[in-house]
Amino acid sequence: MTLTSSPCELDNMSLFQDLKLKRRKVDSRCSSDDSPVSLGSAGSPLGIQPADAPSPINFPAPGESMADTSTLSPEANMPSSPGCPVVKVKSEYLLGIPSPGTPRDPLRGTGAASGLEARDTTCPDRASPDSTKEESDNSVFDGGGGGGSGGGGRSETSSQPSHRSSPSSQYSPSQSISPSASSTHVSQQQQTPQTPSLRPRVPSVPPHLLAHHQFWSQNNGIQGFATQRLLNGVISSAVNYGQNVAVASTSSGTSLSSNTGSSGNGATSTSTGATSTASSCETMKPPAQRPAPAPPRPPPTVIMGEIGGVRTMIWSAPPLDPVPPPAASWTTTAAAASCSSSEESAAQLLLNLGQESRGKPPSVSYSSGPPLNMERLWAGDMTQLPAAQQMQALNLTASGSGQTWERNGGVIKSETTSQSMSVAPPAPPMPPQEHEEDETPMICMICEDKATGLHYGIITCEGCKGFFKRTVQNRRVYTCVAEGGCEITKAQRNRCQYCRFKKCIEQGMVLQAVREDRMPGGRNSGAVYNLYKVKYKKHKKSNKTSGVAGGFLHHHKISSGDPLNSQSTTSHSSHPAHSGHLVNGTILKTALTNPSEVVHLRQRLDNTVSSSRDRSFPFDATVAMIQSLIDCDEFQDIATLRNLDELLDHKSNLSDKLCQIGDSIVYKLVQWTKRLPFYLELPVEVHTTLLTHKWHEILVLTTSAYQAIHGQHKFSNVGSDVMGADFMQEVSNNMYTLQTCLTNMMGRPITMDQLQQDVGLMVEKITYVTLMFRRVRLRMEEYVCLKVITMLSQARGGTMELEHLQERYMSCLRSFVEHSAPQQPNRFHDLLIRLPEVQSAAALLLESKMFYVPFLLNSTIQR
DNA sequence: ACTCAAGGCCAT
DNA sequence: ATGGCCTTGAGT
Repeated sequence: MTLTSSPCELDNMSLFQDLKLKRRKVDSRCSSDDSPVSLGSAGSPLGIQPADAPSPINFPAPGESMADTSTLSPEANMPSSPGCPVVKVKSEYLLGIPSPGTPRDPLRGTGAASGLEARDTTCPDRASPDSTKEESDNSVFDGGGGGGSGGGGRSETSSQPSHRSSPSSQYSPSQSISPSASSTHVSQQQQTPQTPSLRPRVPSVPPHLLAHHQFWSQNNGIQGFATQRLLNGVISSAVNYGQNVAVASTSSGTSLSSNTGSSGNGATSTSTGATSTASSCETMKPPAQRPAPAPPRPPPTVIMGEIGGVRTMIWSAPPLDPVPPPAASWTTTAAAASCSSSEESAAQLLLNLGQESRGKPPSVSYSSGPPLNMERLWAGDMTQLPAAQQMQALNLTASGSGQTWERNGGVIKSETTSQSMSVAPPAPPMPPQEHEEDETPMICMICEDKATGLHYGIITCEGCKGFFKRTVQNRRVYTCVAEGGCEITKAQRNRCQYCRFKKCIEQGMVLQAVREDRMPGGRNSGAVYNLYKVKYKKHKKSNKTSGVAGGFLHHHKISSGDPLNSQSTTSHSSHPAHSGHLVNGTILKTALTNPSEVVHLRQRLDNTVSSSRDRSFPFDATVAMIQSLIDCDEFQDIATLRNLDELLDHKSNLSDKLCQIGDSIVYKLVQWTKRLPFYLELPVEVHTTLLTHKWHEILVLTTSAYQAIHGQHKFSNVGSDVMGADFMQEVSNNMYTLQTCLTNMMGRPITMDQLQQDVGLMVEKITYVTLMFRRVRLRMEEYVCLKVITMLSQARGGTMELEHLQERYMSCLRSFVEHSAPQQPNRFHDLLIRLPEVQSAAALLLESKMFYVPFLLNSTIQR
């Protein structure tokens, strides 16, 4: 299974005037993506892997005729959406289904021989901040198919069992249930002659399950390529465009409940209805324009003030009549976190939600954005400014201090003054590229005249520079005789001062860069430059080019270096007003879809002026947030299998059934993601990345928590030793349950020994996590918080947005725990320290690739 | 010494 | 009022 992701930001550039530069940029990006970095696991339903990477799956040998959907190129699947992440999934592999051609060496699939030797799969610090992205990705998602070797320093290159030195070694598989040394396992490995024709690394399809599945895999081959298409559709369409999952899945010729429509060779079909997402990418239409309000007013007075540590001019005006904030702040620049948008604009925004191709900047031209009230602007209403300036003006921490991305890994580590694009003004038009720097003049971002450099934060011509300076210095108030949508070009720039200045603001010119003391020369302070989207700094050293375009280039090169960071950074650039208009949009949508969350969102806005980092979390907001998480969780549905009886019917095709489970897992995860209260606050690429990296942990957390909360407490008493007799009994019980289920599913008996070798370790570990949760009496409220916290944990590539989100739910969990269990002062901590165990179990689940196991166990709870 | 982004000057 | 050119001066 592969997931190939193309940066959605490609499309971001389409809105800007310099098409030539845009194309150049796109080409550059595309070429860089020709060899995508392996980010995923062949065994992960959402794993990412180069399309041309050696198949980590030990499925058909070359020449064998297994229909492999890896032949479905992203382009084939996503012809109309080059910027949309494309997912290629082998769901049968995800479920640990063997295939024809799989060597039947019964000892092959286990442990190190499963191609997992190059990682410490259970390393609990896998997601630690210190671990590098590549290391993490390879170690977690590389199914052993050839990528990932020679990874980080932790990599094991021998064929030692992967769990030999891992924390999970205490659960090492053995012939008996009781944890014992893995020496037997190792010795078997060593004694077993390897099949000569085998690839050096083989997948970890458990050997005995291979044998068990032999009958049907021989007879039926691998089916479920409709599943493949479905997964493509679900993820690329559902995750990205959020709206048409059901449509996508049904149009793909499959349904979630049945794969019967799929033929064994269905993979040859590349026409997936689910992938036709282009229609979903249609851009939003802005609401009708309102004339710029320009009531006659007394002249404002000037206050010499300090904003963000920068002495600057603040204009104060006589009290204004309540002026409605800009209509639905859907544009990237009208980032006002205003909650009082009119119902009309709210409705418009709601209509646009879902239609919006998230990841792209709104296709609103500069000339058709919301009105700009210049009087309010001079009165200090910074909400009309791009988010970055607002944040800085409000002295918030999210301003581009350079910390954001510097902390996200090494990609931007040298950019000490890098502006966080997450709060940056609208994405600029593409600067000239490096190789054509000399012959390509810079173009003014306002009027497209020849630019002379970076002025007040963006690349402009002398005319627009002077215009902006005079306007700010003289606090001019313009009006537009039309509807505020005048086109600003070199020829027409003087026809409408209002629209010209509005475009200056929208493009990110920084008011604070106009000096109140009119001191010529020198440099502005760092605080002012932090407001720039272009770095003020030593970019000339790193590029042969000098000058501002080099700065632009450098910045964009930053985002293209690391796929993850690329997604994060540039996708943020396409969502420059995260903290503003998305909050706005989130509130508007939540008001109708998830009212309980509105309390929290309103609170967020109310907290805007003061730093919210260390703010105590009001309990009512906590309850509301948690309830919204519970509402979107659909615990039982996501943790169990609906049609267990059908699955246990051995008369139906096993591979079909397992593919159904795979479909269901992915589908439910995607749907859960889309229901999350903060779904709209993050670019879709970020959601995809999060899910890609965290799905297995989410699965373990979900299924274990379900067992802990709803399972029969036959053998485990709260407070008992989790590793004691109760644990062993619970493991034994689960193994027996699993044996029964698999026997029924396959229609032939499975010995406990075989099962033990296949899934013993994983079952033990998952049972351990379950008992752990049961022991602490995990509550639903805590579970949903832990789930989100888990999802938002990114070892690397995380953004400040993610960090803040996670902090939000950390605070939420802490608040809840403090109120609900005041007698347990350490409960919050006790809950969080369970997460490494979840990770450890998830790693084993990933290794086994038999993701249906915990679901089977959960589903039997009800029986 | 050089860069470059501020403000200033002044012809238009 | 505009905008091309000049001056300035902190940062490199």
